[in-house]
Amino acid sequence: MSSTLDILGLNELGGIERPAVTVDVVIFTLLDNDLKVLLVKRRSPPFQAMWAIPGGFVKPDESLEDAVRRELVEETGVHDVYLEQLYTFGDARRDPRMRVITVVYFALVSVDKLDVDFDELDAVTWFSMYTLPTLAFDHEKILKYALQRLRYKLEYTTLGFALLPEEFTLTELQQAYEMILNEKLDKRNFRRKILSTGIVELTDRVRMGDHRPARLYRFAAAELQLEAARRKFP
Amino acid sequence: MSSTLDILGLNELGGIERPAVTVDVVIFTLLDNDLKVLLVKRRSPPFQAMWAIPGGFVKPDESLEDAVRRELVEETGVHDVYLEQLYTFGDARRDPRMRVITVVYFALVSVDKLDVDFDELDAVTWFSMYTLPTLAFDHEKILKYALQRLRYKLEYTTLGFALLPEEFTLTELQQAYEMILNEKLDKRNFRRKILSTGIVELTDRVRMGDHRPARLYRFAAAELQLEAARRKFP
DNA sequence: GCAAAAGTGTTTTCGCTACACCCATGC
DNA sequence: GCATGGGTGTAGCGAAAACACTTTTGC
Repeated sequence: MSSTLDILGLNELGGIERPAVTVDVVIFTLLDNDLKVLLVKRRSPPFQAMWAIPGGFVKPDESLEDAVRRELVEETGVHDVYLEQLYTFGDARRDPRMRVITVVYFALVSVDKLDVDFDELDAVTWFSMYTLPTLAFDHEKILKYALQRLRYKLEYTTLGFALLPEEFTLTELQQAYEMILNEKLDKRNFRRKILSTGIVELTDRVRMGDHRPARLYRFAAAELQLEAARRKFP
Repeated sequence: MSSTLDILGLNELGGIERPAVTVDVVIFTLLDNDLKVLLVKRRSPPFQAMWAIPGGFVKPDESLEDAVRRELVEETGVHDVYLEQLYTFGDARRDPRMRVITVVYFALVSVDKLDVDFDELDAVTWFSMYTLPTLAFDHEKILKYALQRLRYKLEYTTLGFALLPEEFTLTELQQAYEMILNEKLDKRNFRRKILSTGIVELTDRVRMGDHRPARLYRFAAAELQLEAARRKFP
């Protein structure tokens, strides 16, 4: 078997001792005034009955991102999401059974696109990022890293809009930022900054509540802006 | 064979159709007043005799980063480098022979740590990032992405110091930034900004040249600062 | 009419940018 | 003494932060 690989010049690719490769996906949404992440309960060992990030193996003919989108549809029924590669975790002993390298993505979905309503009996649930259960494998480390990346990119891109419904009030937008950054923001400064960028546009609709109605805005840019921050150095 | 995997509960890991996994590393250095990247000439098909980013397979018991450090020592003899995971490329047809997923890192080495001196006959050479040869596989895409990330992180971290020798003049530091960003910077503003951060400290040595001697500085922080940029949004 | 959330401006501070000349040395 | 790179300060502008009151609705 090894000699066949040698003849084909394939041994440089790792020969016969290949690690398994999976894709996992950290799915964020905003729900009940909180930043939530979707977790699934493991049905088999190791870490049986513990919560984990959804994931699965990559099929021979699909790209990594195709594999993640397939997983997303299976878990949430959602097609249209923001997706970004997060990191590849490959420590030799992260799975006790065997060598597994996992390419982790994170996804941002808005709650109005979720048609599925999980109940408590399901093995799939939204957890608050701020009150996580004990997690299988190295998934706690992965979630911490995902939150860090989300906060980080929120600061210099318009990626936060991917978590919001099509129409939203400025207060809802501010609350979204506050939930993710886990800090309070100044209302006037927030509104001035958002409006001065022209990133949102006013609709002619309002949201009625118990008090004064709030004007609804929509995201104005055709594409999410993922440009670089102004530089600090030098 | 498949049934054995089923019994062990391993089919969720991808069963028997595993892709090959390699690590590649984009090695940057500053040399001859230019930003250089280390490339190796391929000895076998496909893309025989074309230049490529160095890389190799991951051994069963080593982490991804360990594999990269091993490659780095093999190619450059350098142990002490800044290393960062760049991206994982996994399109189904990026290698014409078979499915190969590659985890790409980038490394920053300072020229004073390189003891190897390649000559033109060698199959390993430093190329200017601004005059690259035709590259094997999707390696041109990988290098472009690596340069983007390097520039990007240069702007809000102190990672640039990893490319410099222990002692350097402020002009050398500025030239390093200019080489990487490929733009001219204002001397007074550059020096004020660098000095105001306290990130460098004056030594009592000078570099003698043809003209007025230049004071030598050293990097003051114990660790590279890789913190976030001040936020643009919101 | 009152409770509650929506909406709105000004002032101060700080960092960024643009810009030109003297200094120390080798030859 | 002159050519060359080393080294320094200031003024103007724009973004960020701090901060409190009026408006509109439901009840």
